[in-house]
Order: sequence, then C-alpha cells, then structure tokens
Amino acid sequence: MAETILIVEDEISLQETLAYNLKKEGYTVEAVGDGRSALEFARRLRPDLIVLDIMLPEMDGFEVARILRKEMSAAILMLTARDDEIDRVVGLEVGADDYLTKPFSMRELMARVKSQLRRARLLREEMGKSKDAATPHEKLTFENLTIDLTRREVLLNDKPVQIKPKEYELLLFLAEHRRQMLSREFILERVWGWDFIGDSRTVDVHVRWLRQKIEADSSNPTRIVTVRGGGYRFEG
Amino acid sequence: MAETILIVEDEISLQETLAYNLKKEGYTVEAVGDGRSALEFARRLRPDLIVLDIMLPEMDGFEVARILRKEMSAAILMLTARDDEIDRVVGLEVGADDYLTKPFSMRELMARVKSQLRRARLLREEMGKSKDAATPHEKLTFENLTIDLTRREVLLNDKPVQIKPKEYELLLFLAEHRRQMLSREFILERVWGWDFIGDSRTVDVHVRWLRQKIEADSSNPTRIVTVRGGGYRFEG
DNA sequence: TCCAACCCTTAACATGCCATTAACAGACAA
DNA sequence: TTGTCTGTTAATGGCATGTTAAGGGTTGGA
Repeated sequence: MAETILIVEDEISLQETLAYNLKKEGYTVEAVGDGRSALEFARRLRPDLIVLDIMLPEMDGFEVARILRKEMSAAILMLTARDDEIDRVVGLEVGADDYLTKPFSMRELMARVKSQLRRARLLREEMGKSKDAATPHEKLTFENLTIDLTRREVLLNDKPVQIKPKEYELLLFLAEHRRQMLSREFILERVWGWDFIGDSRTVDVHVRWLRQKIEADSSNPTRIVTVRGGGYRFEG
Repeated sequence: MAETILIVEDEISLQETLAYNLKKEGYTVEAVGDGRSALEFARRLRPDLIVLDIMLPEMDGFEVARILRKEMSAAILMLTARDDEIDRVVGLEVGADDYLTKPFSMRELMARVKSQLRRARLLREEMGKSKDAATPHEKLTFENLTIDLTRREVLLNDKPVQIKPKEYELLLFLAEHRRQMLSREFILERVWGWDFIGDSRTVDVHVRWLRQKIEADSSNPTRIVTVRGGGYRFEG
C-alpha cells in the first residue's frame, strides 16, 4: 500500500508540480488549496505526510498544523516563504517535523519527503503496529456537549442539535480555542475569512444563537462567556 | 499477462459478438459451441473465467459447470434464457459465480466480467494470508438495501434496482463512508477522479437520482441526508 | 461505418433556509 | 447620568440545494 501525502498549497502551479513529482515516485497524493479543506481531507485521508504551505487563504498553515498535530501523527513538512517564519515553524508553536524555504528544488523536497516517511515508518513499527482500519470518528467532547467532526454534527446529551452552517463553524472554532479570549475581529478573520466585509456584530448574533442551543440557561451563559471589551471565550 | 476467458455458446452470432468485444478489452479469448468441447478446452486452457450458456448441444451448461467446478477454480458466469433457470444456476446445484439473463447488453456483460476477474485476482492475492481477513466484502447491506459488489448490483427489498454506472459508484462510495459527512469536493475527487474538471453540482444531480431509487420518500430523504453547508451523509 | 440508446454534465429555474443588518433594549463603566 | 458595549429580535436579500430537461459525448449493435 502506497504511502499517502497531502499537499496543502494555494498556488496552483506549485501544487501541480508537487503532486506530479510525488505521484511519479509512487505515492498516493491528494492536494488542496486552503486551510479548511486541508483539515477535512487530512481527517479523512489520514495521510502519512502533510506538505503544508504557510500562506493560505481562510486559515494559515500555522493554524492548520496546530490543529492537526493534536489529532494525528502525520509528519508535517512546512513550506516557508520568508526566513523570519522559520523560528515559529520549528519552534514550539507549531513543531513541524521539517521545513523548506522557498524557493526550493524538487530534489530537495524529495529528499526531505523520503526522509520523513522513513522516519515515520520506523516510529510506527516501534509502536507495535497499531494501525487503524476504519477512520476513527473525530470528536470534541465537553461534558454533555459533543462536536462530531466526522458527521459534522453537534450533540447535546447525545441528542443531535439542529445547527446552521455558520453556527457549526463558529462553535468548532471556539472549541478548538478553548479558554482563549477571541476578539470579534479574530473570529471573523478565521471563521468568516480574511475577505469578509461587514459588521463585527454579526458574530454576536451567531453567538446568541449558539447559546440558545448549547447553554443550559442562555441568559446566563457558562460555555460561551462574554469578555467585555474583548470578545468571547469558550469554556467547555 | 492477459487474462483468459472461455466462451461456451452455441449460437454463432452471439458467440462471435462476445468474442469480439472481450478481445477488444484485451482478454485472451477462446470460444466453443458445445459442452464436450467446453470441457476439453477448459482443461487445456485453464481459463480465468468461463462464460457459459445453459442451452447447449451434447451436454448442457449445468453439467459442464458441475464437472469443471470440481476440477478448477475458474470463475463461472452463466447465461440463462429463462428466469426459472436462475434458481438452479445460483443454487447449490451449480453454484455459478454470477449469471446474466438474456437478453443482456454488452455493457452489462463487461461489467460482470470485470467484476469477476477483479474478485478472482483479489482472492488469489489473499491466498496465504490470515484466514479471518475474510473475502473482501461481497455485499453491503443496510436494512432493505443491498449493494452486491460482486454482481455490481443494487437491491431494494431483494429486487434489483436499475442503476447507472456513476450512480452505483457514488452509492458505493457513500456506503463505504457511512455516517460520515462528505463534501462535494471530496466526493468528486474520490468518485469522479482527481482530474475531474467541472461543477460540483454534478454531485447533487446524482444524489437526486439515487434518492429517487433508494429512498422511501425522496422528498424527505433519510438515507442520503444533506448536510447544509457541508455536503452529504449516508446514514444506512 | 453509422445509428440508436444510454448516460453524464450543465444550465436554468424553483425553493427554502440562512446570514446579515438594522433597530431597539438592556447592562456596564465612567 | 450618559455613552458605549452587548443582548435580542425580526426582516430581507442572497445563497445553497432541489429539480428538471436538454445537449452532447460515448458505447453497443448492425
């Protein structure tokens, strides 16, 4: 069974070049162009290696790496455009396994890819080969609240909650940043996208709706609390 | 090495049509017109698949199948003219791997032939592996819905549903990912292929057709549910 | 080689849901 | 109190999905 590599790169020509060359080496390759798709495909594909560009629409590579690191053991090879990003890449913030600074040659990339996969293979064998057959259901659980990533569904006391698309995305984002104060602007940028033009009060309305659905008493919220003058914070 | 197929059919025009089409697909093909020759050729050729008509001079298809079954592991695809023969064909008396009822289209035949050969290939590879790594699922069943992988056929309440190739592939993919939300993009990549250039709404149309065929009430689907803002989810 | 049948894709229209905004109310800090 | 921030609600325009049919390509059959 060929090893699977997920390419996350928004620049199409580079994406295609990478895919072409990696396929030629016999790997199973998938490629996506933005952070959101990266999460979706990674969760389902369970790739052995993720080639991850930092500059991405919707959600940057740091964010993607940070989230996926918690969820899976795939090796992460980051592509950086500027030298000053390297510290963050290899540092504790992300903890990528390796990185390449643009521009790089295919030869370099291949060497790094092979090196990472070899290392991953060794690691796997050491760990007694606990290889999952079926895709495990990814879930985030907070007491009686469950976010089922695989089904894209929210459960309260194990009962499905009817939830609208934006509400789901917002809740997921909040949950992924538990206990962190998130400003409306930050939320807008990450959930709505950097190109969103509009009123930050939009967030308030969605929070209101979420509270009605997941709070025991939506007038006295304990899960999504307001940080006056700051934004919102998800407690769990 | 091309796979070998033996055609046993006394009606010359059909024999020639079959041979012509199978050869065009790249198989090595031999054709005979009676039961006695069938035995002789089968023993010498050791074909991977035998397409066997029931109505034959000298010795009928049942007899041929019964004898050859003991001698070799070739897949047997029987051609029946009447519905009332089906029971004997698929029953214990003969135990054909698959059957087709006349009249049938070349398209159908090709699908069955490919399916059988693929299955035979898999079986061959499985030899020598652990026994509990059972035969790759021949059927997927969800209540009154059955997807028969071997026959490449969908049954609703044990009755065959006429289903188009893309519909079948889509349904199979959904079924293999039961309870998972699948985005249109993901579906396109996996079912249509990574190089598909086109509108993701294409998925919607195929879903619509599937719903008409497998949902009790296609206006209120319970099997293939839509996840607004996400994609679709097959519930079973 | 040509015809007929079949199927995929897309475009176009229909429809129902949802995001956004505005407006007002209430809460909090100065 | 007063101004600012947040809560809350409802209307509306837009968007995602449902649905249908036609065009065009492909395949089988003669």
